[in-house]
Amino acid sequence: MSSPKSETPKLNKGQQTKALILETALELFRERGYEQTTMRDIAEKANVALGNTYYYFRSKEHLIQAFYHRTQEELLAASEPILAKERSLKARLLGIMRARLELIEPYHQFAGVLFRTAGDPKSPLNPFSVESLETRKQSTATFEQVVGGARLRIAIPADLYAELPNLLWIYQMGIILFWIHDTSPNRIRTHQLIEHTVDIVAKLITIATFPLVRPLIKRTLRLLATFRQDLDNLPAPNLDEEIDKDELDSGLEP
Amino acid sequence: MSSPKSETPKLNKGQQTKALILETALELFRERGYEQTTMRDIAEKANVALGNTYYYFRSKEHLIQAFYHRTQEELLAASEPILAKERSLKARLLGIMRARLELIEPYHQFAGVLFRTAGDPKSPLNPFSVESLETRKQSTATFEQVVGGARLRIAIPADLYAELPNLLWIYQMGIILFWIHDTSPNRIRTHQLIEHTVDIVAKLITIATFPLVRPLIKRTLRLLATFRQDLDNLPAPNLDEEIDKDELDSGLEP
DNA sequence: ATAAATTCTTGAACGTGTTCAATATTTGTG
DNA sequence: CACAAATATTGAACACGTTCAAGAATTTAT
Repeated sequence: MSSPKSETPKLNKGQQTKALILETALELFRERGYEQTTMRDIAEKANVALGNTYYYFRSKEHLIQAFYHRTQEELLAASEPILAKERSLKARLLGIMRARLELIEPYHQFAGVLFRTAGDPKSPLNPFSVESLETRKQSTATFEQVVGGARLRIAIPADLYAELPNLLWIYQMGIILFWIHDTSPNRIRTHQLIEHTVDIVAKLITIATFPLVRPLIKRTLRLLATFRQDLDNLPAPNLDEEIDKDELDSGLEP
Repeated sequence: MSSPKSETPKLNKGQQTKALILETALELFRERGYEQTTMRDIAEKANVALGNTYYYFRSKEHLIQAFYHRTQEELLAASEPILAKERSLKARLLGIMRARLELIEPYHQFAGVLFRTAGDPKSPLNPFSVESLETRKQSTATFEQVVGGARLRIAIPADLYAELPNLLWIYQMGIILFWIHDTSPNRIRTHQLIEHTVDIVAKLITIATFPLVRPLIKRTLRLLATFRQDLDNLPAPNLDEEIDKDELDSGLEP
């Protein structure tokens, strides 16, 4: 029985089996969908015992997590040339979003499973969970590079700069959620959406620096920073002491 | 065997059984949680056969859907006095959001299951699905009342007015997602978040009418309207003909 | 080279969501 | 009221995710 990962030496037997199970699973998920692929299918095709799959992967859903990790690493690699080449914030963000879509496209049939745990506070797979913090940080780090390495005509205030990676991460999650539902040829709708929203996001960043709206933005960013600390597993400060509601934005009552 | 819904006459046998199963399920979900409650538990406690539960509810998850429907109806009832009393947009929205939180509070332990299908385009339970359109419309109708019945100092442009109910619906979904993760006493964190974000939302509405940002807002709203038609199961217009990217917001490059 | 320790593999069994043919009960009609 | 049609109920069985004790294989230590 030849090893399917013969181009990657130094794997012991267990690591080889783990990779085989994962490759087999992803292949079957791609072909048939997540629900239609059973663990028995995977074990059979990989020529291992059913229980063996659970030695390496805690659950069927953990197999999906592995796919996400993989695309995360691939995005890191793919983002280097983009960020080296592009200068404007818009082009950088657009490049990254397009790369993201390309990398996840083969998994369209089952990528939605990623969202299954979003409503389960106890699941380690939950994108908002502490356990997912590492992965989330990798993602936001890329967005920090998008912004930090851009040649700008405006100065982004420090408080906005601090929150942008996370805001862009949420933006990305929204786009992925849309993409999951997108059945148009070549995901044309999602690409169109990105074209427009990247432009809008860039302009909103400019608007957020305007003096007229600055107090409200400051306040909003403070709020976001506070609640982000929940997400990043930091101690939560007392909200009411941190944010004063009746600041200089009181003339904006609708 | 006395009927548990004796105060609601005119139910035939089937309807009585359906109600009994649902009540039993929701009770057990509340006590033990969704995952820990099996369909066998429900059938046994309701004194019906296991297979009978499937005669009335297509799946375990459909039981959750019924809870959502119920809170939707309860919110309709609860929103009347609030909307009759409050005049300002802020107070109205705050009232509705608070009412929403109160109504769903008993179900905190299992409300997250609602989000499980958000990533499954094929699931009829998906909040974004065509099948959920009716429910969604009820929800957005409430938000339309929030805005439409408010006494305002500004004139909300028609395009913004048309999109606000859906935007507020998405806002609400975000708040509920946060609430699901909120373990603070009496959901104080979520209440604090609402206090602040309702105020911010109100002010953002004002800002959206400013001439300086108006072109960008118009464009964004057109984009939203286009993609909302996907959601509302309407024919999708050709995006590129509907929205001109290089309009009067071109001075906003960051 | 051999023994000990560790890791990997296995398949029977379990729990739980779901199905469905057979039967019982209810409803509607003359 | 009787009977036919429609609806409701049932429990055995199935499918599939998961578990785990026993045994095999691999790795490590001497």
